[in-house]
Amino acid sequence: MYSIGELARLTGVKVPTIRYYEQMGLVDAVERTSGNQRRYSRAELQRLSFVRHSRDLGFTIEDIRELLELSQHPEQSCSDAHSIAVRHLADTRARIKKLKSLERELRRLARCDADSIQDCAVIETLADHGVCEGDH
Amino acid sequence: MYSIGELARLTGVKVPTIRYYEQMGLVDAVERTSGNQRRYSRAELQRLSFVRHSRDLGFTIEDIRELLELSQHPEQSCSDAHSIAVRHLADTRARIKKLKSLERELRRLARCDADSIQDCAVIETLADHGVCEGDH
DNA sequence: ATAATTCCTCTAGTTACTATAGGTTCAAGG
DNA sequence: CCTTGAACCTATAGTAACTAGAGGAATTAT
Repeated sequence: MYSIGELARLTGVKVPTIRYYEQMGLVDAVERTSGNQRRYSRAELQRLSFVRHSRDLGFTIEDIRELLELSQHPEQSCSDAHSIAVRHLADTRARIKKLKSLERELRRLARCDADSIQDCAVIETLADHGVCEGDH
Repeated sequence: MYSIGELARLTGVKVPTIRYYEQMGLVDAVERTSGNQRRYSRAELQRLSFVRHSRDLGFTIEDIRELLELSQHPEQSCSDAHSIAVRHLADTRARIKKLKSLERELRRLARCDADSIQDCAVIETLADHGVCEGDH
């Protein structure tokens, strides 16, 4: 049995965030001690790890709710989980593309060595969309 | 002179967002018609483009406020603008790294062709951090 | 037993918008 | 000139995913 603080340490999810996840229905409202403190089992630890991991991968809370739902009905086809992942993959590729073009541009900006704002590439580039290399 | 709607069309920033930016001090509270409607000049169009462009690149509103401040004091050194860009570059590289490892993993997940949840790689991978390839 | 730490709930704040309600003004056509 | 429909106005509230703070109770360590 873990206290909420231990669970937080073990999963890397902050204490208030665990309580928030409980509100959102991502972790169960577990049993309490006589003094009203939450006590978590190993199962809850795993569930929270699942949630944390999913959040790290950029799934929304709504996505995770679906995924948890699915994982609790093992008889169903996995095509729903599959489609959530595919949808997410497209997103992710778009984000990578955008960020790469951003990185190119920032690298250029960060090379700025002008003495005054007049000649600063950062300001210039931001002001003039035509100067951009990428397609953001 | 542009109405707020024209400005929105020209910059790709939605009307309510322009009003929001005005509240946030990113665009000026411009003159109004006798009927209290905003009328923008070409200068405001450029300023809003700067803002939009900066947001696209992922700068926060606070960052942009600083950048605008800097761009209005051309006598200062550009080192502040520079450091904002550099800070942002580090962020961006970290995000790219994370997303790439995410993409690898999602690609793997999306290949899932199991018939039931039991064998679904999506659920499995999310549940078990040890299975991951990346370092998220 | 007492002190330090951790826990509890509840409310409000954060970022960057987006949506809605209820009302006014503008521009075009008759 | 007048009407009508689109675009405008303000103000409030909602969104996601937390984070912070107040004020107080329980647990743990000495």
